[in-house]
Amino acid sequence: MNIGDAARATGLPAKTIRYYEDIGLVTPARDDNGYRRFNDNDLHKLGFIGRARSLGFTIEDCRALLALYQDKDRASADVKRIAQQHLELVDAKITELQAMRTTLGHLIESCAGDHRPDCPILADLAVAPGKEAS
Amino acid sequence: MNIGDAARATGLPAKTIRYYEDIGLVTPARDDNGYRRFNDNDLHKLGFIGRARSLGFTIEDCRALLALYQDKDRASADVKRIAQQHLELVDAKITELQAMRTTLGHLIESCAGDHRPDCPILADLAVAPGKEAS
DNA sequence: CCTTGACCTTCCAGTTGCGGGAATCCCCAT
DNA sequence: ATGGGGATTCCCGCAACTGGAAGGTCAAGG
Repeated sequence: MNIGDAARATGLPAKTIRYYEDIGLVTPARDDNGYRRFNDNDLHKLGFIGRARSLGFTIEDCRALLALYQDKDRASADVKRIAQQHLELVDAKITELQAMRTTLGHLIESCAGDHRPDCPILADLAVAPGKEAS
Repeated sequence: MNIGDAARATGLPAKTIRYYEDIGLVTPARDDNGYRRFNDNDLHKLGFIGRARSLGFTIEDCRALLALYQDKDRASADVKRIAQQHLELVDAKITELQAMRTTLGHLIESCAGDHRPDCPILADLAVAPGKEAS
């Protein structure tokens, strides 16, 4: 199975798969012509990585998770810890974005959005002493 | 006022201020010795940028907002449009992160997190046909 | 006068996770 | 032979900085 087929099978772009090989996440065999040859195990790993990435795990998290996945003597606590740390990061990000969202929402509401130059959004950015929600 | 003072006054790292000059967001004067000299207007701009950045606006958004801020004939609608587009991006990001959060939360809940190797998190990443929440 | 230390300068490299594109090679069909 | 659709490597670019090296400047203290 060549890289194009692997890409179609996993839903990952071929470029991404090459990158994953570069950084040592997968190690497909090579045909005599130099083409990468992907077996079921490679595909499985790529799928694993793709799903972990879609949950927002970093590449290094993926590397650790894959190692644990392949370690039959792992402790599930090790996996859980990685996931929990990641969850905390996600939560922090959500909180930060929601704060932005709130402020942005207030500013947008307060702006007429017409042809006149008066704009509370700019006024707030110009000074912003913390009184955006009156 | 040298860059260190400007950094303390605005809360931005000196490196960041130099970067903003590099990309043309601010253009402080120079002393004879080559040191940057920041006046009130420069500080004002830096504060403006800092606040816009803290609301998640991109550098290019900041550039546009700054230009509108300095254009006395602007229409507030132009500002509002930028803010609204940004708000939509923020909302999309929040939605995406919340989806991750939900899945992660289910996975973590279902994992014992002890010394044994059985781990639903890894099992899900290994196959994940869309049945993470039973 | 010299040194020390805190500034400041420029430039270069690295971060994250790829994507774009060039130049070249390979394979199969006509 | 030639065309088209693969595949390969390599290098640059993105966003928005951050870190570090190598060196210039300045004021204070001995």
